[in-house]
Amino acid sequence: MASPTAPTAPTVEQTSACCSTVTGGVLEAADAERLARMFKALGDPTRVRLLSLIAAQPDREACVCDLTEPVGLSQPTVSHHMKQLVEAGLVVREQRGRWAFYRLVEDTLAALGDALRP
Amino acid sequence: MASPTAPTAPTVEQTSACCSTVTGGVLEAADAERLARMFKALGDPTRVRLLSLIAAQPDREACVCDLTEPVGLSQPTVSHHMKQLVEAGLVVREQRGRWAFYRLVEDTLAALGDALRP
DNA sequence: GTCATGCATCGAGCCTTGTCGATGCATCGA
DNA sequence: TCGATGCATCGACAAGGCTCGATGCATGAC
Repeated sequence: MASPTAPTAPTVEQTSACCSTVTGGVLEAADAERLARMFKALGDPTRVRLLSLIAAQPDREACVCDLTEPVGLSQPTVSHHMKQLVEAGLVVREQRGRWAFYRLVEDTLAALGDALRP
Repeated sequence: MASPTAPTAPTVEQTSACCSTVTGGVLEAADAERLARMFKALGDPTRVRLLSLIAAQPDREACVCDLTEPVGLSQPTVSHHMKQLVEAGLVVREQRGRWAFYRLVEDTLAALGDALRP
């Protein structure tokens, strides 16, 4: 059946995404690296737009074919950016038939936002 | 004259750091670029640590000489990273005598964090 | 079985970035 | 005035990132 669900567990350990903040004291090198890896994924305007495009879809998910035209880049380039976002743990990928659907990992995004708050 | 003030206006327009969020709808290209520029500054583990080191100082400000040894990099490299953070609007620089003091722009950091919340 | 479709990967080209030592420029103390 | 100090800038190098066209690999339609 074309069951459109299957939530697919997040692929990244979000062990302690809760407890280390940028402004709350000296960060261990490992924590700084973990945070920087996620921020770096957000450090490209195309990827920021891709996230906002996914969030704006009716079902809050999108396939690559939905994304190439809005950002005005080739399909391989969009695939490349989506891979970066998945590896950063900000997005999850789910294959359904011929299509690959991407969804935001809202908890990770929110935790990342919290890391910037006092 | 050794006037110890001259607060040095922030170099980045923070026009609407309040109203555009990543998950709240499709971002304009300009908004995506503005956000990405700040996130990119956070996309290096050294810079994340520098921010946390400044936040952990007694007066919440630090000179370069306070930062080189903790991060284990040369003084020119630390100066380079601090310049990136200033240009991103996440930090302000103030010259006092021979020393250059850096302070976090907590409002901008908080607004950036809010941009990741639903 | 055959063909079309959606996507990932590959290889290449070009530009950006992180790092360093050397140097220059103020400021302060003697 | 002279030397020392704190910092920024310069030039150079290696490494990494963004982009593309070409290609490969599944899946689904006929």
